[in-house]
Amino acid sequence: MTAVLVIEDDDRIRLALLLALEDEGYEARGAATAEEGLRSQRRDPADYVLVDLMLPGIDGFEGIRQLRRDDDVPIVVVSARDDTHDIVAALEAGADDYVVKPVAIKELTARLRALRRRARTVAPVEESVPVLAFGELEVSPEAGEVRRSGTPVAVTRTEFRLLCELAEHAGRVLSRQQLLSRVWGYDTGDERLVDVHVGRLRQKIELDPANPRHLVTLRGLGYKLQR
Amino acid sequence: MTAVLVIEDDDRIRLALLLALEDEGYEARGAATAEEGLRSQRRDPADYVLVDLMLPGIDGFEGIRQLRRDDDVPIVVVSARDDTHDIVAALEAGADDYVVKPVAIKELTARLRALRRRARTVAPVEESVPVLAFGELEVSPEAGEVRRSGTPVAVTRTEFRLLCELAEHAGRVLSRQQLLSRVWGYDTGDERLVDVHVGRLRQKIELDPANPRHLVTLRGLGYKLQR
DNA sequence: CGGACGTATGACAGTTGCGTGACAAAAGCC
DNA sequence: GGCTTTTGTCACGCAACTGTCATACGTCCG
Repeated sequence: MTAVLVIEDDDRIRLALLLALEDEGYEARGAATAEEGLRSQRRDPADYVLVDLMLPGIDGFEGIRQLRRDDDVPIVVVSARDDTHDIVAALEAGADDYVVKPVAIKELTARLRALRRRARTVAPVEESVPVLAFGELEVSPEAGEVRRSGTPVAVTRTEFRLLCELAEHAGRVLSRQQLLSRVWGYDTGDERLVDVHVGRLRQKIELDPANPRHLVTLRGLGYKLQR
Repeated sequence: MTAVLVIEDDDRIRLALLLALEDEGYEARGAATAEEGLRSQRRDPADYVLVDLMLPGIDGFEGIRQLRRDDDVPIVVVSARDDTHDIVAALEAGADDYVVKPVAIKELTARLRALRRRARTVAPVEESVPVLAFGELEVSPEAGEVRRSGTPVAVTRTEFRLLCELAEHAGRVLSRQQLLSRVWGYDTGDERLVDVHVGRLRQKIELDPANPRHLVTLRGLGYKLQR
């Protein structure tokens, strides 16, 4: 699960953020001071850090700087202050984004997902499994994993094979026949089988399955996976 | 120099942004519509794109989506609308950041710098799909795609086959008989059928279908596709 | 000038292609 | 063995496409 660390001294706000993040399917951790947050992050790194600016002891700016010294984690400032100076200073200190309180949880998570698209490639130490990326979609044939905006998506074996086949020919049309032959090994068979599985796959990997962005139909030609 | 493309239909705002960006040492370019912006970006890619949401023709959301299909450039939405829905939708569409007008130029540039730190150094695996070009017209048989000035054009299967056939014999005349045989597999049949489909194709791919520049008729001979 | 021929275009109805939900067989999994 | 999950089949319905026709347009040539 994706973990988020919230560094915020106001207990009420911190708690509210933690609960909201958990509702959204994140593993949320809290810290009341920059020191505590830094320690937590060193001990057990989260995937994102949300940080307030006005903190007792080490303030947010300094906290960001120290965090950045040895961590590439995406940092989002969540502050009540809506001042250009603060925004610029926080971003210069190494923050990736800055939102003003009160913030809608949906906006916050959307910003986290947007950051993840960018942060993906900066995973240096992690196991080097080839990953095919299509916008917010990631397919790792080797690892047998599919992710949308970083969160794993459960697909069945057939769906996975189908997806890999399409991913490995990214941007190219594959006819139902080709898919039937490559995924199922059928030289002959009902092409509607492909439709059904594509439909099911769409339900899982597309944000709006009715308007597919990545797994698109080319009427009369076949299917194709695109960015 | 770092180039920024500003897609914004309000002349005053666009100009103000362009001037402010130039003051900050960027090379700034403007576009009044999404179509124009997409074209500009294809022709001569900028390092960042700023885009408004409310645009005539293709709106900002769709513009972002189309841009993202084949470009990894950092995109920042600059909109007057401060609504969670819009923010989430824009980020999901592929934008990297969202700021609300009016925006301080210092904040904007700070956000651009923050984005640059994250901007992908290595593009994700992406084999290029072969494309046949005829001026502003592009045909990609493998991808099942047709574009005019970079924007995708929806054509039907028969139209697509017809176009591919003509594209693969670029510059040479193909008689109605030849087309009938190669596209439809008819040894015999009504040659008017070809006319109709050529006509429909023209409506879609020619800027001025009445005066075709690429898909031309050679009276008494047949049709030909030229650049 | 006018007729003949070749081409363009709009309308229309039959057909096709595709998405979807339902369902039963098959395969895993306790 | 009983349960859940996955898989393949089917049928329905909508939307899009196709081919045909009638008509309009334009061009060539007598």
